[in-house]
Amino acid sequence: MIKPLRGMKDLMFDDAQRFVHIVTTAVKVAKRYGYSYIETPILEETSLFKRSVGDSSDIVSKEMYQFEDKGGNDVCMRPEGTAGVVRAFVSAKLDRQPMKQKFYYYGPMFRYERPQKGRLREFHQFGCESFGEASVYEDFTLIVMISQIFKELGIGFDLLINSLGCPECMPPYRENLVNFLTDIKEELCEDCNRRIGTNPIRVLDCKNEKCQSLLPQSPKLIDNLCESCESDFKKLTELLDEAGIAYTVDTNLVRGLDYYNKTAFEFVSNEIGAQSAIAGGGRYDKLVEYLDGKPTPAVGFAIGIERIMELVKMPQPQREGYYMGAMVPEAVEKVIMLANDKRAQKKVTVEYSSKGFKSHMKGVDKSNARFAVLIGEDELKNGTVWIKDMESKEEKTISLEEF
RNA sequence: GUAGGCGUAGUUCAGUUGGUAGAGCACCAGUUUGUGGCACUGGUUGUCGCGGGUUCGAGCCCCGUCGCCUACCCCA
Repeated sequence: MIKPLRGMKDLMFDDAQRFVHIVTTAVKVAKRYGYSYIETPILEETSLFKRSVGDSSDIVSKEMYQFEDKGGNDVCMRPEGTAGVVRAFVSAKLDRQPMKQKFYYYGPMFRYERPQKGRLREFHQFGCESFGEASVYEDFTLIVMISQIFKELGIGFDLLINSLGCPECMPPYRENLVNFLTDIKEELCEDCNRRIGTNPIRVLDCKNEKCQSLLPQSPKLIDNLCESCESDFKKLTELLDEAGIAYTVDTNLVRGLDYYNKTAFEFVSNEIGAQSAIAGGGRYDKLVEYLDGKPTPAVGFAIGIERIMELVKMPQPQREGYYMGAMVPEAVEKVIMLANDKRAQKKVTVEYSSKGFKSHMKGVDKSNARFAVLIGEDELKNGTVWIKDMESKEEKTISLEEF
């Protein structure tokens, strides 16, 4: 028996319904905010992710499904969604239009990691990317939008926010931090020592207890922001306060991808295991440039669909459509033909074998049909059908034409 | 890559100090000839993950292997 690959899952029945409900809800909300659908390839040139997500990131350095295709191209399965959307934005030369652009997408992402609760090798994200809007109002609006999606899905969450600074205030801070970390590097873990060279900001997010115990005295970017970043971040907190959205400023919040600047945020849940991030995002004003576009401010986010699957409160399933069956073999084909016509309008479940009344009624329940429609000996003879409304329990025998 | 836990019926699991397997759920059929969800009765289902070893005998003990889960790392 061939089973799906490690970290990959089939989706069916209840889970499939949840999945569709999540996506349709998110799409519905995104459209209200003016987002339109974009679909980009799952396979992209490897350099796209090296240049956007960042060479030093774990995603690029060890988690990509990367290979050479038959034409000798270095390609990989997308590990996240933003890079592809930005590439598409630049490919279509939208960076040369003064118009603001907003896109939503959803689909599979691939990362070659060790699977655990809430972490798969193939997983799905719903995401939005807003181009051309530098205002912090947009950062705020995105956060409101995610809150609204979660609210409609019945999901509780905590919101963490931070500012990652910009090209003006980040470099001096970074130098400052590297100095601090270098002084205590003897006591930091192996990973952190590596991070000092590659991406010192990530040290702040280290889960190692020893490291964390040394970090409270570390310089915080939030205390060293430039005027513009400082005022934007302050504005964001004010807007969130006014909107009544609770948040925690987490100065150790570092997004895993290199392209973020200024606003970074993460929605987390404490009900789903160690992998608690259910949505994450932020601003990435330099990414369009990195990918050969004209400077274009941008901000976006992604929701991890599998991460919120078990959190979603599903609406009550409603009885729908018809169940049709025959109680004498001669009536089977009559039932099938009748069902064909009915299906032009309604959902119909047909039982092909002639069965007893009781057996059919069980089938009606199983199919969750609103109406039971049966043809027995009498109905066949008289050219009628017996129909019962399973909710009102009202039943009657009517002519074929009437049905 | 590292650590721990687990692989027995479709599913969730039980299986005593080693004596060639069981329950609930699900499924199917009935419960006086055409009224469902409930209840009752009956029935079907397993190369006990795979390969070796110990033993008269292994689901149980030993070794290996594969797979799954959880956690670290990292992140949605």
